Amino acid sequence: MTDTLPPRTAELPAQWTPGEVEAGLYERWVEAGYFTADPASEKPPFCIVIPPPNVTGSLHIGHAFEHTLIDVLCRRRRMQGYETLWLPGMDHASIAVHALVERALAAEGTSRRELGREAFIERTWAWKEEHGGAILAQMRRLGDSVDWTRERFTMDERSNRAVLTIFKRLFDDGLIYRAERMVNWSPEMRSVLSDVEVEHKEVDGELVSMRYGDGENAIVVATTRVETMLGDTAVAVHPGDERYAHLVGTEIELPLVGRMITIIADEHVDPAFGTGAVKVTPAHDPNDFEIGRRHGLPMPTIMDETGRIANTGTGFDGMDRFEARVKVREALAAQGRIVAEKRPYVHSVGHASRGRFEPIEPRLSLQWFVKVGPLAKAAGDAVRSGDVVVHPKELEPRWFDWVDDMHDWCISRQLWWGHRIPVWYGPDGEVVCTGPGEEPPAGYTQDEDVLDTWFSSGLWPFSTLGWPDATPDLEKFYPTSVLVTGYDILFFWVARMMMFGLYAMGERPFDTVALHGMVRDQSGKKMSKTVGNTVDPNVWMDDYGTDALRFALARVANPGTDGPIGEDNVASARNFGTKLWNVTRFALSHGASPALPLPARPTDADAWILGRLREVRDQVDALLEDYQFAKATEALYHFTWDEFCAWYVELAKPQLAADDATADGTRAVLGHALDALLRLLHPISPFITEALWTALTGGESIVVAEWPVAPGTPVDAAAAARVVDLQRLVTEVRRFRTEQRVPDSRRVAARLVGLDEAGLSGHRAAVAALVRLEAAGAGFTPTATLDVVLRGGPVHVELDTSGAIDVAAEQARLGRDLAAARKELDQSDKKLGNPKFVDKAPAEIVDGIRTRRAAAAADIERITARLAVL
RNA sequence: GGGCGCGUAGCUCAGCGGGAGAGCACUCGGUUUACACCCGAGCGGUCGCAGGUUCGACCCCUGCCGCGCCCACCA
Repeated sequence: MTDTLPPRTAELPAQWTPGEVEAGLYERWVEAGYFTADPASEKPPFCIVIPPPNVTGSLHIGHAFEHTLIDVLCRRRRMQGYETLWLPGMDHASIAVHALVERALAAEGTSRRELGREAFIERTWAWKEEHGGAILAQMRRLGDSVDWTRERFTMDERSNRAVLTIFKRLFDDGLIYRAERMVNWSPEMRSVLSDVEVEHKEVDGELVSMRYGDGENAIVVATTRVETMLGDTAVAVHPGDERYAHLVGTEIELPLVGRMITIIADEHVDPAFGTGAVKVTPAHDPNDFEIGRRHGLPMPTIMDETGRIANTGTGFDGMDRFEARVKVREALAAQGRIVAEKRPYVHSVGHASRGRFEPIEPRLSLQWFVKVGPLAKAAGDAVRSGDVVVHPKELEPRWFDWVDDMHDWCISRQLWWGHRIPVWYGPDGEVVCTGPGEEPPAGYTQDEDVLDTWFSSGLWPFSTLGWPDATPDLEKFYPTSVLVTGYDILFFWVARMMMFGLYAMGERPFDTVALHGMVRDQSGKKMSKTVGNTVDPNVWMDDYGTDALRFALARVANPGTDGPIGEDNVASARNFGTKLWNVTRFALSHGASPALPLPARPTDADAWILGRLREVRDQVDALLEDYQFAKATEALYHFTWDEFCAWYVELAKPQLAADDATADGTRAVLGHALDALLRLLHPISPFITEALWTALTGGESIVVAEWPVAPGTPVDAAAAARVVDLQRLVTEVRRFRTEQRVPDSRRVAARLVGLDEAGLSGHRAAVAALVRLEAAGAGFTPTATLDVVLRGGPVHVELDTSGAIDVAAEQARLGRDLAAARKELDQSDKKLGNPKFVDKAPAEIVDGIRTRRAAAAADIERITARLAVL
């Protein structure tokens, strides 16, 4: 029959070499235009905006993880007939980039100040070219099905126009304002940071209690930041605190400085904490600032932008804040004013999360803010109304928690590179905001600060599509379909996009927010550079291939949950790829093809595997629709390995050796099943499936193949049940052989009694092949027997093991079986003996227990008899 | 202090009302014509603890113990 088969289009090498399979494939896909999205297409749109990775060196494992998930979604949708678009982008203006460039400069013995603005910007662009290019190359290597014709950067011209447009609108609507506020200051970056860029960490500090004033007016206050006492303008006590009632309104002298400060009463003070009295430094502590505002206190700033003490008129001026902390304490001690010191004192301190993790300094400063109230409310309502779905749902409270109580967003940064704030100041204090294309009046000077990088990133879902122009892309792809990102970025980025999307477009930026967890190391620990447990995905791609890396990552991706991954996972995924490769080689070498018609009268094995394939397809389909990557991947792994390879292929071997009709049917089933399986696996492991699928089908590319749909034929439950019985029988005989130490290679003469009655008449050859039995010839004398109870009935197996059997091993085996059967009988009896159970439990459950009881009883009888013979 | 979640086989994790599962690790056997990156068989768990609901609980409820993450202005 071989001559009627379609020609094979490719010879598969005997060995799967990921590097060779991947070589040039991605470029071919791009060239074929598979990834290019056409806004004029009639197909339904599916659009994903991708988080802009910082240009911080390389695409780390977290990016590889996220990109894999996004690409799985995109590739599946493309196969389903959607016009898909996923936009790549880069973020070049963040604090992190500045910090890195700054660090590189420091290594060269220079600094941003020495270099000057122009040279610094040039230097940063060079950084972008180098590292941005590297990251994009890695995205290609990962197989990201990106539309490269729309490659986007946050700093390109279109992005600039979008930023100017929205800034102007917000400004004109009164949603952007400039004010002197308490901000998070990074002395290292010499810039303000937004609240979310500050990470609070417990540190071992000190709590110093010191005495202000003398004699009857003395009052003791405690602080973890002694140096700030230089900027104190009051001491506060609780209004109801009788201990201090007589002091409220009086003045005492501030030690070291000599200034007179007032004792005030404020509700904020907790009378139960410490002495119940608090020093107030309005310009260097958020709470103190509020107290200062309530009481109209002076607010002297006593630190410069680099964190050095300044303008106190004391000898501490010029000292670094940490040095001053020690020196001020010593000076106070010399005056006998230190009452108590607690060290270490564990308390929470804010650190710059995107820079060098320096402690941030609360500082009073003039900055630009977005009035977030109406924007944040809309962002919350969008999720409340179900307009935008947060997945998994458990993370919704976090969203509301944040959005419903959001502080105004500080958007100005004292960096040199980024989108410049489009506000100009006139000679007489005029303030003008310019929109795109607008020129400021002559003689005006522009604000020096640049915008927070999340300001432009927040426009991503529509700026990348051409906004503010009404482009076809925008028309077709907005709102985007799903945002895939880590839960850690919810507040940074997702919140900004929601606010801006709803404000600028009047419509949600995406239908679904699918949140994934973080990749952890193989023992479940958080990856961190300082711990040194980070992994480079490139190394794993080198060693195991991209398909293996993607498969391993998808396999641990449970929604909103962190997944541990180690080299073992990737090796296991590589092994899976090898398995897939080899089984396809087997199929091809036996003439399997999906072009062959499925048999009109399939064998039990054929019907079973096609039925299982259909169930697995439905399952995988539903799981991916629900962003359950790990479960979908796991289902495919087990179906492929434990069912298709381990059972179907083994059953197919005797079928291929049978009559022509059976053999051809088997070739068709092998071909159809493998074809569908490869297509189901393609979104997860694109390269290997492409190589195997084109070899199997001769098709153009699996990238544009159809996602498998459920066939109309019903699942043959009876055939499936017979296969399950067959598996049981085979496993039992194998177990017996192993325990009797019959070498796997030796064929054993055997007689199977009851096979026909059990409904397995057609499977005699299959059983013989799978357990290496041969037909009992003349003079057959069984030396061992074995009973296996199947759903279809009992089967008695007689074997000639050519020698005495190992009675001890057989007794041990039967003993274990007997114990299991007795336990089963006991449990069943207990249940059935309970009238309430029989009464209240559903009939099918009770019937099930009855059947199990009967089976157990029969087992006990059989095993006991067998043991007696032994 | 508030929110979310987790404690299941040596390790990492699925399962979440009716017969305890997977991967890796481990033990034993294997040159069967796709595959040793493999095949076959096996060992291994009072499902954190204590109550409750139920005919029935790893699964639902309550409390406790241990752990993680996020948020919050504790000097």
